[in-house]
This record gives sequence, C-alpha cells and structure tokens, in this order.
Amino acid sequence: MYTADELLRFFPSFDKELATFISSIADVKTFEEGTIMMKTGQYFKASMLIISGKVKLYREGEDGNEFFMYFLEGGNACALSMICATRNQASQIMAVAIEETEVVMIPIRFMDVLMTKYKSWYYFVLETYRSRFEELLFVIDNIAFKNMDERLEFYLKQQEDKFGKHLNLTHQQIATDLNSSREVISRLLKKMEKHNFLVLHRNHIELA
Amino acid sequence: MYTADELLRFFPSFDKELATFISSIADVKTFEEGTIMMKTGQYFKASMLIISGKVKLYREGEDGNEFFMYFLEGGNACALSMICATRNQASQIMAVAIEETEVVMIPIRFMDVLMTKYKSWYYFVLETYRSRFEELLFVIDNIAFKNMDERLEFYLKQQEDKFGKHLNLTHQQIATDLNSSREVISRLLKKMEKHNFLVLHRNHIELA
DNA sequence: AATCTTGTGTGACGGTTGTCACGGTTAGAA
DNA sequence: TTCTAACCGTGACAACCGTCACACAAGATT
Repeated sequence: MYTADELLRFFPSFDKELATFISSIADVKTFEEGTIMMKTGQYFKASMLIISGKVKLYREGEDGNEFFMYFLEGGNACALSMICATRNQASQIMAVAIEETEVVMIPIRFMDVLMTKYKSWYYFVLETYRSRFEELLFVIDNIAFKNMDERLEFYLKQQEDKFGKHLNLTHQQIATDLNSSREVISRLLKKMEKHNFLVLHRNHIELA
Repeated sequence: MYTADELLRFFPSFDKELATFISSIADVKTFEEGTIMMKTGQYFKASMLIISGKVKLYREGEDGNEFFMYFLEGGNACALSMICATRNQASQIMAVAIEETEVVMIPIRFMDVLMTKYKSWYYFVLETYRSRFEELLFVIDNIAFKNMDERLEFYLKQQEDKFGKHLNLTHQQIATDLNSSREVISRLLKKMEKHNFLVLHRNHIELA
C-alpha cells in the first residue's frame, strides 16, 4: 500500500489524516491492460481510487452494444463505486482498463466512517460526482444534437487529449465506441483525411 | 416558511435538527406555471428543494435546441443547485416550472454548515446526485441505442407516470422535447393510434 | 512462398428521420 | 358569423446512416 504522503501526491485535495487513514485500511490492486474492472450488474465490494493508468467507461445496451462515455485516469475516482458501494447497489456501467492500471481499493465497510469523519473525503466525493455528471451532459449534447461527423471529431479530440496525436485505434474500435458501424467510420475518416485533418495508417491514425 | 414538521413531511429523510435549521434560514418561493426557474449559464444564488409542483429539466443545444432530460417534483431537489451553488458555478441546464411550483430556497452561504453539521443533509445530497445520475444514464440509453418510435414510447410512459393517461401535449411540444420534428411525431403517433396504444385528440392524447 | 487473419476502401441499397409543401380542422377572437 | 391562429395529417423528397457484398492490403503463420 502507498504511504499517506504518496497518496497525497496523487490526491492533493485529501487532508493529511484522511490520507493516513486510507493508507492504513486500503489495498492496492493492479489491473492488466484489457481487463474488465467492473461489469454492468456487478456489485461493488470496494470504492476505487485510480493511481495510474487509464480506464474507459461504457454504457451497455440491451443487445450487447457498447457506448463509450468517458475516461478515468490517475487522481480520479469511480463516482458510482463511491455511492453505490454505500448503498449496496449494482453497477450500471462497465469499466475497462486500457492500460495497466493501479487502483486503491477501499472496502465498503469504511465508507460511512470516511464520509462522516473526513471532510475532505466528502468534498472529494461531491466533486467527483459533479464532474462525471458534467461529462454525461456533454455526452448527451453529442448524441442528441450532433451528426456522426461531429461526434467523430469530438471523439478524436478526446483521444488526442489523453494520448497525443498518434492514436492506435482501428476503425472498428471507434465504431464500437460510438455505437456506429465500421464502414461509416471508415468513410468519414477518409473524408477527414482528404481535408488534411489527419493521416490514416493501418491500426493507427495520425492527427494533424 | 414551513415549520420543521411540515418540512419533514416533504423530506422524510431529514432529521429533526436539520429540518429545524432549514426552517429557520430558508425562504419559500413560488414559480408560476410556465416560468423558467433556471437558465443555462445563470449562477445559483440558492439551493432549491421542491415542495410541490412539477419541473422539467432541459439541456440546451448551441443552436437553441432543447432536449428534455427529466422531471423534478415535490420531495426532490435540484442536484446541480446543491453542488454548483457551493462552488459558485453556472448552471448547465434549464429548468421550467410546468405547474405552479413551490420551492424552498436555501442561500448558498449556508451550504457549508449544512454539509458539515447535518449528516442527513449530506446523505440527501448524495442520494439526489445518484438518482439524477441514474436518470441521465437512461437518457443516454434512449438516444444512443433506440429509434424514435421507442423513444416516443418511453417518453409517453414517463408522462403517464407523472400525469396519468390523459396528456395535454401538442405534437410540437413532444417533438421539441425529443429534439425531433412535429411531422415525425405526428406520423409515429398516428401509427400508435392504429395499433390502439392511444387515441389522438387536439391538444390532448389519451393513453390506452 | 503460400496461406490466413485482420484491417481498410468502396459501391449499392434501404430504412429512418428531417424538411418542404400544402390542405384540412378546431377553438376562440373580432 | 366570419376570421385567424394554432394544431394536425400526409405525400414527396433528400440526407444520413446502417448493412451487404466484395476487393484489396499488410502482417503473421506455416
């Protein structure tokens, strides 16, 4: 487990006693690249704080579709795990580690103590919820008001923020994330290439 | 202002001292039917608890489109107002009173005291956020995975839950809520009428 | 080198939805 | 009553997107 000081570097909004407490009760768990960290319908046994790595959060449709919503990375926490854990509710989303990801696991039996005794925990939870909520609103903007080409553009920008200008993605992966089809994405990407927004390679997109 | 006991009837999860405190510091405000209670971009001056009436929450698109997300009614609170108020952030959604709506306004300067001193307030905030979050997920399901006819069906069910089988809605209002067009909604409604799911009248839909 | 697997490019087609045009109907105002 | 504004019905058409079919290319495997 990390020391209180190390935790504070990852989560600067924690106060000292909170970090010390968490350090004393939590475990660290590592998820390999590609692991499903949380399935839809699964129950939380712990609240998760992400130390390093990257996680993709999906909403699953009834017929096995997936729809990408947002990323989590170091310093973030899974909003749902913090509240659903307390109320013993099932997860409504799927989380996949897309890099090796290190996570601090706080067993749910400590949630109540954390909430009531540590003010900075409580603010952290609120802020986490607020920012995820905001991200969901942007997701809604995209699918409610925008066409595929604009959504694709937004998607590529998101990826660029996290990974830079060289994206190791296949057209099929993008199509899945946007709940579209490979052909549509291929066509739109080709159009964007013609407009010099990017260069296409096999398994790889180079943003201009 | 309401007495502590009255507040407790509307918000049974509050504990006695919390209700007493709120009763001593908050104001009641009434919004007429049709009033915009909160505009996108406006800053919160108070956190709002809804006593009675019904409120519709919209997301606004760049080009003036609206998109209906969910209802609030008596016993609910505006999730955004509770957290954005604390952090002095602008609202990201629009709220419209669709009936005369009575609201308890808690000035933001009390947010911190409420959070730290009253445990039941803090749980109430979390639960409010959690349930709004969940509703947003359902919204995403609808627009990401479903066609207009299924979305319309879901929309009518939502309305039925709040208003019963007689809905005073024009096709244009529905189209606006779903960010579609009047003609499309008219066609789909007509089809549903043929399948005996409902009966159409002017300004009024009768669900079977 | 031959084969296989996976990823990409592209035309054709159809379904859904948005838009335009226009006519009819209802309720209320003049 | 007559007029007007709002609401509703419907056909025609186009844009967007999902699907099918198939060809080709780049690596990996044998």
